[in-house]
Amino acid sequence: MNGQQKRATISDVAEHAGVSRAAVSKVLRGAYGVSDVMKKRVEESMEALGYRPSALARGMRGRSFTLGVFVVDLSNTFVTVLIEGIRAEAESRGYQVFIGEADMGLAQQQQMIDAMLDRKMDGLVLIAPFGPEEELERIGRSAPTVVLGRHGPGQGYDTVASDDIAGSALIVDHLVSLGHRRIAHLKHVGREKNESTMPQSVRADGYVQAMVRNGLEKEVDVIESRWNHEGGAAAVDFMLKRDTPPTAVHTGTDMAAFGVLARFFELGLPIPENFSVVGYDNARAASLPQVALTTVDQSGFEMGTLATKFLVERIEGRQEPQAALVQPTLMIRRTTGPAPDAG
Amino acid sequence: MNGQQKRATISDVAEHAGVSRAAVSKVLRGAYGVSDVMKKRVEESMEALGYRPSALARGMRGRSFTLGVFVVDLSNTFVTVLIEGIRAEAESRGYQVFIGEADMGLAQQQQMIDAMLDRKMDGLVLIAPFGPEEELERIGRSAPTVVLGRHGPGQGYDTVASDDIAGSALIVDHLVSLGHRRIAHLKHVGREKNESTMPQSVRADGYVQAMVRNGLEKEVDVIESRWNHEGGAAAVDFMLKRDTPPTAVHTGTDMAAFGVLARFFELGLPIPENFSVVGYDNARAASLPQVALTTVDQSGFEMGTLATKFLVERIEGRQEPQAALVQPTLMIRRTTGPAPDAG
DNA sequence: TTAAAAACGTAGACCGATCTACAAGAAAAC
DNA sequence: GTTTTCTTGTAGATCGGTCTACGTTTTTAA
Repeated sequence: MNGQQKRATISDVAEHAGVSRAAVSKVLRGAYGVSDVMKKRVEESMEALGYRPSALARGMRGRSFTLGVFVVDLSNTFVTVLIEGIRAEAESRGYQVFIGEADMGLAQQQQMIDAMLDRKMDGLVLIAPFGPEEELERIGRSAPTVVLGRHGPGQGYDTVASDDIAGSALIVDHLVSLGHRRIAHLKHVGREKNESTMPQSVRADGYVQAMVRNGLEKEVDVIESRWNHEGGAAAVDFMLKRDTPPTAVHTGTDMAAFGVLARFFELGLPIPENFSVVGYDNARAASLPQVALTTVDQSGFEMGTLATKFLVERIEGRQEPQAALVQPTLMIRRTTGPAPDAG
Repeated sequence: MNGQQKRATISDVAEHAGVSRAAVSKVLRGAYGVSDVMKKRVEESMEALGYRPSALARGMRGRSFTLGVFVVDLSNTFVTVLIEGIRAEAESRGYQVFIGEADMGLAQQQQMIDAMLDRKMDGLVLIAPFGPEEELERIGRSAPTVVLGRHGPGQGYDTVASDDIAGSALIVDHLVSLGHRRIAHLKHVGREKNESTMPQSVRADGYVQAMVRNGLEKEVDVIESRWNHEGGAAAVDFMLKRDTPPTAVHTGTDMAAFGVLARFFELGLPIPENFSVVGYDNARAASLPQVALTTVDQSGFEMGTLATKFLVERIEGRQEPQAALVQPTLMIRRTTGPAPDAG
């Protein structure tokens, strides 16, 4: 009725090869109890009919060999690097990866994850999901789950995160070594409550710790913002309105850093002569020479592969939660320089 | 065995409500033949058990209410705009969207699309797929299909594309109006054969047409390249090696334009004073003020919604192929300026 | 040579829904 | 008061696989 031709099924193959459906299934799964002769015959029939097993039907009893990747914002190029890593590892293990996006808060996230579970995906990778830990635990109870970008350990799910404490320390130490003292930090505040395991919380904590360690507890300056272009731009106006504005900012994410840089550009204030800016994520655009953003690289590819390894282990039965912390590195480019008021 | 709790099934609901499975199914589908009393009772049971129907099982007979979006490169921020549009339209019609990526050529694309068909997705959106038209026809025979970014019309599938002829004309006319005559064009050449319906072919054709229309047929200069950062950078070296290098380039895509800009930056040659650069796609980074790339906007969101409309029509039975052409607009920013050798 | 073990193949239940047929009771038409 | 038509609900086949149980045959061990 739809102009589409119907696919060959396992029964068609069985009939064509003159064997039982169970036999074909065995060949398909590489199960025990198949002679070479029969195997060959069945495979020839599958070839002849252009047979492909229905993942749907397989999933009804066994595994679906599908992993779901949940993402909040695909336009953040850092997540596409994570996905590269996830895909590389998953495909080498025979899993298909499907990506689902939901950017409108907890309810939509819930719906997307339900949709993945409804399709019996074998495991889930959640990239920087919303919600409290109880929510993640609940998801972990429904399917093997790995959370990327939130600090662990979690109950009933694994976590892979960048060591955000160390990342913030790298940033602050770098700025201090350039003579900066009034170093601000942009902390993301979204619609949902900030959990202590979320990167924005940990990066802010790491920032405070590093400031204190450098004897700058009086200069601690956490500005509530949003981690996107507009948030970064708005923060600039907010900071420059001050009597003694900061001389540098740890923006928490590249997206906000781009907004900061854009606003300074519009204002005609060259960077880093007037101000130093550090991002976080090492997104694609950060390495454009016109941008040359100093930022923290999280080795996203490795985080992706590691998360997938954990996930497959979990699918295969591991229960104890794993919590990996990947060490970040500082990419010093050209948005940081000596403090303008050094002295 | 896996620490996961099992979900309630339709049988559980039926038992809990004291009715037959068929009755629950009817309520689920809103089918005819259900009394208000029973409907209420069943819905209460579903609520009480936290029941969610298995999309897998539903898909075995009826629709799966899932659309598959095939993408070659997620890190291209233009495709994420397309996806926004697709999702918005799909979700308003009750379809779930899953994204599959495959970046290693036709074979991997084939595998990804098969994986989608194996999961009985109701329809497919292919964003700038590889392969000859026969390949797309084959896919269209397996499931309702809409191709985004390739020019139509196609046999057995719909197409939605930007009017690349018009886009190239906008670019060339703009450059000519600035006094440029030696305008080069980067044409993408990949591993696979370039089909005439692919954007790289149409943009190149449009470029040639526009050059001829402007009386510049002798200046036509198509440089074979790759539409990514490295390709753009390499093209700069290639062009500057010439005795009389071009004064402007229509790079065909923003990704390549970024590479061109980066290379000029490295060489210390300011743009647009020395050279004019035009991209295509209006990717995110193009609007960063430090970049300010003059480019062509394809209204990706609208293309996405339109593609989804077509797809749903097709799922619901339409046979005649549709081919939509969306009009692009030129975004003039600061990488284009008067020709340096004007006169 | 015979018993035990391994190899091979099949039948049929099962996964969780949809969908067609049909039965029983209620309402409407004659 | 009977026949016809709706309405409401159920039984059971079906989708395309997996998986357990079991019957044959062949191989190995005793």
